[in-house]
Amino acid sequence: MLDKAFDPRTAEPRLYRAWEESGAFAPIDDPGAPAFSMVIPPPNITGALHIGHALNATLQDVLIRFARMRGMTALWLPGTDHAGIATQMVIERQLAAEGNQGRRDLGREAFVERIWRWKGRSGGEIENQLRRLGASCDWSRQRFTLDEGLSAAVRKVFVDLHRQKLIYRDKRLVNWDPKFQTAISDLELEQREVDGHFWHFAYPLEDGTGEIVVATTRPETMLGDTAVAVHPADERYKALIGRCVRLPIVGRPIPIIADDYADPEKGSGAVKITPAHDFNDFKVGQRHRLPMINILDPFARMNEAAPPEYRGLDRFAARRKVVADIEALGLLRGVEAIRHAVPHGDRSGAPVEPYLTDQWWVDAKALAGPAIRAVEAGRTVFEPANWAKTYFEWMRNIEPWCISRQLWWGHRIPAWYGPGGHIFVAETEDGAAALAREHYGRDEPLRQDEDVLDTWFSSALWPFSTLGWPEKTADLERFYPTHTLVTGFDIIFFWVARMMMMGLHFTGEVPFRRVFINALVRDAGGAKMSKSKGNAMDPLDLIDDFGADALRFALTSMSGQARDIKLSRQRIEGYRNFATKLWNAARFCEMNGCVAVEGFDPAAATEAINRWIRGETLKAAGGVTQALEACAFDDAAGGLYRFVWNVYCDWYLEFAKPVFGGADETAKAETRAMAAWVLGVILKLLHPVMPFVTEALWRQAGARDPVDDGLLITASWPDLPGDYLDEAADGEMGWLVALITEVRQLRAEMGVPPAARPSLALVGAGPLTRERLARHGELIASLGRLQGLALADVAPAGSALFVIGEATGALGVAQHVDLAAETARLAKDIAGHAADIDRTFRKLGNPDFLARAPDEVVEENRRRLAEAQAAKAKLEAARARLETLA
RNA sequence: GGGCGGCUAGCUCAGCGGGUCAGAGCGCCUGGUUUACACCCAGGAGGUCGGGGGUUCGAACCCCUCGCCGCCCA
Repeated sequence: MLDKAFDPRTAEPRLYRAWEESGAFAPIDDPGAPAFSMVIPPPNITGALHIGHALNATLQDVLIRFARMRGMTALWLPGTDHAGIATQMVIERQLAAEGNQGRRDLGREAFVERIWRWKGRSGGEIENQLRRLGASCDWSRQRFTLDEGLSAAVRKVFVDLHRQKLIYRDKRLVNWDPKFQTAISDLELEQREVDGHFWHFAYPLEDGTGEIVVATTRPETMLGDTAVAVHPADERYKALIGRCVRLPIVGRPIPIIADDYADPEKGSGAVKITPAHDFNDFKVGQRHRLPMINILDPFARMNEAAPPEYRGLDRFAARRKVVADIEALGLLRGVEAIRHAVPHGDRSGAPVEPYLTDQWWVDAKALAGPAIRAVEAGRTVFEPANWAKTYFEWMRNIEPWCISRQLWWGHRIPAWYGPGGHIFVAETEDGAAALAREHYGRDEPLRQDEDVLDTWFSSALWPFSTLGWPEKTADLERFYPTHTLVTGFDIIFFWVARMMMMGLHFTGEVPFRRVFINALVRDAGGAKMSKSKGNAMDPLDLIDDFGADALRFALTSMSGQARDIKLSRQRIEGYRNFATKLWNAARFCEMNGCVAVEGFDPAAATEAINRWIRGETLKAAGGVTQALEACAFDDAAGGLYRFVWNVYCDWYLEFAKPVFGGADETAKAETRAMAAWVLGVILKLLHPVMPFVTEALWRQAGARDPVDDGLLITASWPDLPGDYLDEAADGEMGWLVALITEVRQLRAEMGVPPAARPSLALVGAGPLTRERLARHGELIASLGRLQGLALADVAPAGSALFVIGEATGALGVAQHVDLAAETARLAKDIAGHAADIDRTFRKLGNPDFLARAPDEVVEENRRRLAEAQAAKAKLEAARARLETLA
């Protein structure tokens, strides 16, 4: 006997262990089975499972379980990335907390070794948390971006791209994070609105004949100014072009140049140019061959290029001093308070500086072409399709990708420097030495590049490096390209785009055929969840409180086309209730001896309720299958919810009760078998979304299909024959439901006490209705709480009347009838029909409608009119009778 | 400034190849010890589908415009 309710806390770990031990997570060996593969978007090893991961992993798990049950050789490959900056941060924070020195004092080797130690102990905790969620990844194939195999792939890709001139070293401006002293990519910036100022400085003309005013939000950069630009067409300054101003504080003469970049509408129309510290100015500087004076050190302090009294000052201290000095010189022409966007490092939170350094770059533009065409041609499709626009937008305007990072944790760049600054790029040190020997004609000492690669560089290889590339492994052969990638929209640039570029370049194939972009989970008020706001929901807490199935169902049912999911505990609670409902349905089946019968053929059922539920089950299974194929997760979940609760529980099991309590043993046996069969199908259909409770019931309840005698996780997906549909049974059950609903509504409206058992008479029933009434008398009586069903020529006195098909129902409620209330009720019903008739009549009276609307629409309206008129006539007759009684 | 979304019952949302499409869940109200379930059952109230205009025989659904609200990229 099943317990009163499902207990997720005790059951989930047990069930997960059973799956894992059964080997079900690994793809099956059947060479004939079609492959379905996904790689997990690797969470970073410092991370803890947040609700976004929970959503992402749930959807992937739904897909992989679905594929597995359909007999595919299904692989969901898990793993983590090494998260260069984030991980170094963790360890550096530890060092600081222990009162130890920084990483530079510790030394590279010791520092990296310490990270590995940390990773061994507490890295990758997120993988265990995924298990709590029920994620059925193949843990035997788990990968980490710094694994030897993946690192070899990284080196090969770097060397190949370098040989193809798609990776190069260049001195350019980068986004410099002064806190971590490393370059970061554009994508790792976060624009933050901050309060700042526009300072207006006067730069005196060198010859003392006047001044030119420029404005800046970063006064300290003026120490590196090498020009002032004005628009060539700006009449105010035309005469000054080619002359010089003397840069205040510094004393350096700098030219006034003409460049379109200066906007005459903005401020004074003149703009200071600091090529080494501003991206726009850099371009101006290149056009005019201006000197590039770097005034900052890696910590964003003033360096020796600044005047002596500034050297060593932090950039913000320097900013204050510049303003003070300018003011003291009498050159401050104004200060405006403004609010403006300032780029910050997304990890460090520090304002980022444009900074001139030597870095390694990927020619992303060259790689983007094939990646764009692949999506244009539909070789990879986005779902929802609109996200392709975001992808195209970025890809078509892509900038060179800075891939070197001044960090220690990551893939060290496979480039070695020899005497004279020659660079040798090779997969190994020996390889580099060989190249050097060839170059110099003898062995020379080489020094490897100190930097590591951007974490996303290795992540970009993830779909194929995890499968063994560049080796031609069996996994690569079988599972690449992967089928679907599920990820968040914020990752399209970081990852999807780069995987597309690398995948196509190195394998000639797209890395995945479909990209499903999952929504962003927000709190119930619509705000983005974050730890700092304190509105984050911890998925593990939610699992503790409601069970993993409830959380999964909530996330699945909210995953439609929308970009946001507003998650509330209440919603999850609702799906916990759904799981309980399912549990109780199974319990009911168990109590009534519903056990799957070997060899039971639903097609052979004779009872109307059984022929009907068989068809409903077919429809539900078809709907869920279609929805899951199309990533219409919300449709799948919604369809299952309605089928289980509103069809199977609310009607079918209610219909079954009188059968189980009756004397017809044949009907009883058939209904028992059918109830068990449907439950079995339900468990299968529901399993991808609610794996735990369904697996538990599969084991314990009697619904387990004798053919699928193992675990539910590897049971076969229902593929039901179309002839399970039985239109006669559908019509009959539809009629029955309508009749019972009418009776219930009338009872409620008339205030018939629950215990009272009125009689029901049908007036004007045709042969089919008579037949149905005879067949389902007991059912109607039981579900309508009636006593005595009859056919009549006229409605008995004291009845409340309603229309059911061609017949009129007369509910014997004499003692409860309030004549006035009943008259009012009928009047309301009649008015409803009258309005409908009026609308339809007018429509049919419109010659344009008749001429232009399709025939079936016209026919539909005619039918509707006739039905409404008939119903109205019956109700009017009822009202007339009522009036004679009064 | 460019782009993408959204605005449908008190709340969260579905419906958008135009013709029973005005729906669901939650909340609310009224009943309820019906032999699975009160994490339940039965019934009910509640919306001129953001405003305006247009196309059409017919528009929540297509077009234009305005208004808010998000997000992304400059």
